[in-house]
Amino acid sequence: MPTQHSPRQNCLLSCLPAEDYLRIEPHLELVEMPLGEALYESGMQIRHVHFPTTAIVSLLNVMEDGASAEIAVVGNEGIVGVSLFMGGESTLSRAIVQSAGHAYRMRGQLLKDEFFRAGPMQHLLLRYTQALLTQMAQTAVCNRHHSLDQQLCRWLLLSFDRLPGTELIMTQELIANMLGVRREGVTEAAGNLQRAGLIEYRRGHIKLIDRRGLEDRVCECYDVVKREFQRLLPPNIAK
Amino acid sequence: MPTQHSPRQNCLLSCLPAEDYLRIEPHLELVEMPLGEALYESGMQIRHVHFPTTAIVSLLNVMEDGASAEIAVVGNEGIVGVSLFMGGESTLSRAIVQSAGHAYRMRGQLLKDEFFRAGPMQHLLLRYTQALLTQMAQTAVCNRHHSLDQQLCRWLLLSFDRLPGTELIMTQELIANMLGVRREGVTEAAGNLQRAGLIEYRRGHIKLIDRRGLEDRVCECYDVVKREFQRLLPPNIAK
DNA sequence: ATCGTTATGTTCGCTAGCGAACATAAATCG
DNA sequence: CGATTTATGTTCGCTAGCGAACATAACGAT
Repeated sequence: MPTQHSPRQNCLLSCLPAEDYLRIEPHLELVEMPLGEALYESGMQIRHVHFPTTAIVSLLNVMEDGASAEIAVVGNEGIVGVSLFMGGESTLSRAIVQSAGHAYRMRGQLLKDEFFRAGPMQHLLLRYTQALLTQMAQTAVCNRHHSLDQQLCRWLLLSFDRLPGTELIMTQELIANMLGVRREGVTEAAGNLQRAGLIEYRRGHIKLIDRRGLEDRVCECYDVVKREFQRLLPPNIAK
Repeated sequence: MPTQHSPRQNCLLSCLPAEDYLRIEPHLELVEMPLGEALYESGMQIRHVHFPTTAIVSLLNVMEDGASAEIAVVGNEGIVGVSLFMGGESTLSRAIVQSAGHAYRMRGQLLKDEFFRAGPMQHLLLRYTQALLTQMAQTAVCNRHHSLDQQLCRWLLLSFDRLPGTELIMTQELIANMLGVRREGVTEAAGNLQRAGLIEYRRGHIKLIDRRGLEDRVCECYDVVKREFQRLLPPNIAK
């Protein structure tokens, strides 16, 4: 796409006062994020952080036997690589591009320098990290108590919130990986939503038809997280 | 107990260089933490942070219908109230005393001041927060994929790691709340462990008999989190 | 010692989701 | 265009954990 790209499409970056933004802008590099690319693997040292603009990234925890579960989603409201400034330099989770698009990346060291200036960027990043914490906590409870149908609704809404359009490119197999369930389970749950006229899909393309319908069906977890993002982050299109 | 108390029993505090420690020491107030006390409820503004010494605190997410699940445990290796310096002033989770004991508390504002001095305390707190993130993420995956038996082992080991002795005062009902499962399920799982000679209990008292046995039975999640704590935090008895 | 309370043990039928095996259909590639 | 790959649909039996109802036993207060 020859569309106009700008770092300001990312909420965190767009929240920065001009002075701070201009200082880091020269160090932002536009990168393409193809579906399925791993920004980092478990335990790997993180060299860059990424500010998604149109891409969506999924944070997954993977276990020894290959079983996995998504613990959070990051779109243009956030940043991938918080463990860099938190001090760990690496995480045990895996960051996978869940929806192709673009992001701006920045060298880890530069972000750290910026963070330790203790200016607006630090405050933003800390607040964002807390929002991420909330998202993870709520995901954990949702995993425990809610039905696959509800979780799928939550997942779809989270994704569509972070997408420009109404079409998501994603196979059921991948969704199953993210949710940590069987592919067949997703087929069934998605079938339910399709029959109810809420979504429509063909082989790897999911189209949002009736957002209200999804919102009626989803568990409280979706709203809880959304409200907390709005509370913690400046009222851009946050999340 | 007329035992000698000292803030240095808390790992984070004991990691501080003398200079930083002495500055905050006068503001630390020893408090007793009775079983079941709520340090804060969902959404409440946090006035104090707590550095547990002998107490253990459980962070729970509670849902509208009352269902809940533990997302992390904090003992003398950590601090309760990270959202204070993260910028949110409140969390959606609930902090409950899971094992009675003591903690030192400090006024929120003072901790924030200390945090924003950008000294050793800030680094420690950030690294601890990342460890907490890891714990939450792993808990989420564990919830999804592991059996109740394994989760109970994990929970017991996490608790005993944070206790001075080998006896834990805790009913099965409470454990069920934490794990987000039925009480009957815990009865059964605990029965298995008892029959295998790993623990022993009578009405609200669980005694650790065979730690190795538990370690053999627990899922990987326990070790994963433990190692990450050791990596991130100075090698005190960390977790 | 006795009573009431509260923790634990046990049972029964039920359901969501699992694991495996397979059928079909849609895209892709030569 | 047909052939291969890959995504989706469907079935079957199975198991862990649920929800409810109840029995028993340990403790604590009087």
